[in-house]
Amino acid sequence: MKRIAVVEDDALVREELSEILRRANYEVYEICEFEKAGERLLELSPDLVLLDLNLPGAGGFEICRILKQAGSMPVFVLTSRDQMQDELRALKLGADEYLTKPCRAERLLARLENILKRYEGRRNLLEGEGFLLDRQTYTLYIDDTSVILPKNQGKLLEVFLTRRDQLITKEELCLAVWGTTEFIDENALQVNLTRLKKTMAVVGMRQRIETVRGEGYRLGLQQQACAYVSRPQP
Amino acid sequence: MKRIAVVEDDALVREELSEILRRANYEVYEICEFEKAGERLLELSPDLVLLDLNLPGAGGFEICRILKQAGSMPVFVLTSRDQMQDELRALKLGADEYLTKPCRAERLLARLENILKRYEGRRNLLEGEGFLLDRQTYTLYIDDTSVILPKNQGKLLEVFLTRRDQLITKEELCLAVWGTTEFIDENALQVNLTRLKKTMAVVGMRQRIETVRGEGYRLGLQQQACAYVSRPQP
DNA sequence: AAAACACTTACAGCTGATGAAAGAAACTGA
DNA sequence: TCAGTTTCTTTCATCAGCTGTAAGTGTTTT
Repeated sequence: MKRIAVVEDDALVREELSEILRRANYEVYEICEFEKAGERLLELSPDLVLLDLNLPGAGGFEICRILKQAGSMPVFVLTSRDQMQDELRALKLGADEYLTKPCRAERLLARLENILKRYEGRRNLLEGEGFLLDRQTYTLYIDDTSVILPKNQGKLLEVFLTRRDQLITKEELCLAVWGTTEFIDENALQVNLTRLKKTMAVVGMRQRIETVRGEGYRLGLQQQACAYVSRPQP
Repeated sequence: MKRIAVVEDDALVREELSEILRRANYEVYEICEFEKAGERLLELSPDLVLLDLNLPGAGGFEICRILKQAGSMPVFVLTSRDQMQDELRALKLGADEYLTKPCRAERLLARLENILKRYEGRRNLLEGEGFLLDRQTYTLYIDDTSVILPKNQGKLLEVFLTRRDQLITKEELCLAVWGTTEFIDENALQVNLTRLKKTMAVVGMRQRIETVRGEGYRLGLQQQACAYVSRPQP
């Protein structure tokens, strides 16, 4: 049974929505602490979030942003704000649907089901810039092609993706790949990093693994090559 | 550059849509033979289909059905029919979006982009009942888990999925797996079929491979076990 | 019961992932 | 510039898992 979280401040509307969803055989979670909604939702990890925009506190946009940045949980915006601006903003933030209240139950349910269907098998997909990575099989999707990464390369890429733009130490990488900090074989890690780099280049990823000498590694976007950089003379 | 096919009989509207899309940097294909639209679209295989419902001939619903049955090409319905019935029907058929004309260009483009984003990496995904199969890597998605099938098992399952409910001869299966009808090693095929069956059972697929003695094989849904079936006495 | 067909299991060969080792390259500070 | 340190590359043997072969078991048909 699919689990749906409802984020809506009007108690009456919330109740009505929950009722509709329950009748349609969904497991419903009502979120009322709007300040911490983002965290709570990430922790709860429902199959879909039904989100109002006019909320006390941070507001629906912020929640949407948080959810969409973190992963690929579908967000269904249902609001009374019918400004085109709001719709565009929500969609740009990655919302999967935007409907205005009042809304017939049939339409709501049909669109909801649609989105859930679209997300089938996506729960374990990590989003990168321009690609997707399956956390279980380490299948990498990029530009309409897919490649299976060897397990070690997959684990490394996974770490880099879940802690984007952060510096990651060798110890942490070893821990992620071999599950232990005890015997850190720097060389084995090194070889696997080299292999991952090569794979990334071959499949055409724009990201590169940057080395921070003495500290660790970081995943960053490839700088555009510049023809006017001065070079040391030979 | 993403390729979009526009299926719309009103030449004026068609031109306008095309213009909007071209400005947004899409490659646009206009489809005018509405009778053969289904085939044409499958052959063209654009990244998205923008579909009107009021078409001469078979009509938009039929085209939608054909596209959605064949694979996972996103279908964006844009129509002047604003009956709730139509919307529900289109969505049930698997349409990814349903908007009514007239529609502001910004909204159209925002929703369109949204869908394209959702379909990233999905182009090679074959839909089965309750699971998905990646044609390139033979990664199988089922119930929020994913498994990589060995190449031969993947090829076999692929054949069964692309010719659903049809009987498939051993020759055809051999052709699909080894690319030749010359040396049909019945035994090798047999072994691989056994392995696929086992995998399917292990991951919990509801489909089973049925044997048609002397003819070939067919993929069918597992019958629900019935407690009241009479059994031969021991 | 015999023949034809379908299925299962065990095993050996092969491919591709992995880590060890050795050495090259790059960076650092004097 | 140079020595010391760190990072990177390449090669190679090992190992796991996929594959086809072979032999034997089960099932259906006549």
